[in-house]
Amino acid sequence: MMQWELNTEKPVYLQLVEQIQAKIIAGVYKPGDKLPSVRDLAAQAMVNPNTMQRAMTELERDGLVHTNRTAGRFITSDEELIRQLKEKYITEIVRDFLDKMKQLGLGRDDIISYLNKLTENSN
Amino acid sequence: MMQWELNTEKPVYLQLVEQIQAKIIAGVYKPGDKLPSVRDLAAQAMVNPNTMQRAMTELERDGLVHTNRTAGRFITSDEELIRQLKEKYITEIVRDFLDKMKQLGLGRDDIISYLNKLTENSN
DNA sequence: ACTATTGTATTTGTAGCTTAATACAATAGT
DNA sequence: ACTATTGTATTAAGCTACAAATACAATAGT
Repeated sequence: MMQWELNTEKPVYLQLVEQIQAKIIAGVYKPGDKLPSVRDLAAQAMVNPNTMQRAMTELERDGLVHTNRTAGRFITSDEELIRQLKEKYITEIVRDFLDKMKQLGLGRDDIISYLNKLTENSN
Repeated sequence: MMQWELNTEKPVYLQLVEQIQAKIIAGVYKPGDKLPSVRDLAAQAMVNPNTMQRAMTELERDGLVHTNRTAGRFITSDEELIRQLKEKYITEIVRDFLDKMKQLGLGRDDIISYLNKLTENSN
């Protein structure tokens, strides 16, 4: 059972994709794991089955999940692929972050400083 | 003259808001500066005047710019307000970043590691 | 006073997303 | 072989946000 966090700032199907991707990268969904059916997932997320289906199509396009017709859907067993995705995804997030900070005129030291300040009471 | 970077991943007017905000925060646009007219700005950004107008409306809602009917628009002279915005905006960006990394199962050390890796050849 | 320039308001078009309702297709499990 | 369960495809409809086109309003500058 997975908890879903959906807002209105972005298309729902994209949020679904991102959250599943994150679970795969973080190892919550492990290689080879079976996913619930589209209908079940949709019901959990309180979303139309078509929307969930669309998210699945995206994930399949990237090879992260595959389907055995009526047997259901599974997380890929290709751990190398997952590793690559992880690297790519993280790099993208960090790059975006650094770009934004740079745009605000902040340099490396400023960034470290803010990170320290905001991670004091977490982790 | 300002260079604009627009993509299709987000509403254009929001991108405009963010980029102008960034310029204000970074001090490129200074307190009291006069802005070009909506039409000129729109032309520069190759955007419909209404879209630029909408961005301006947002900025005004936050008090970052104000307008003197036909005299034009000006950046606020309230430096304290700008400072506050800067703090709030940066905090938001850093928080979002940290949340994303956490969702991927990465801790503080991982984050530092990635930052070091990706800032080696910049700055 | 005129007028060009400014901001503003209103209306219309449009594209993408979401939901919905069904129908079809394949096969695992019995 | 049957059948329930799975994924998939199709069509339609409505909604919302955004963008575009146009007209209006105010006034600074002359």
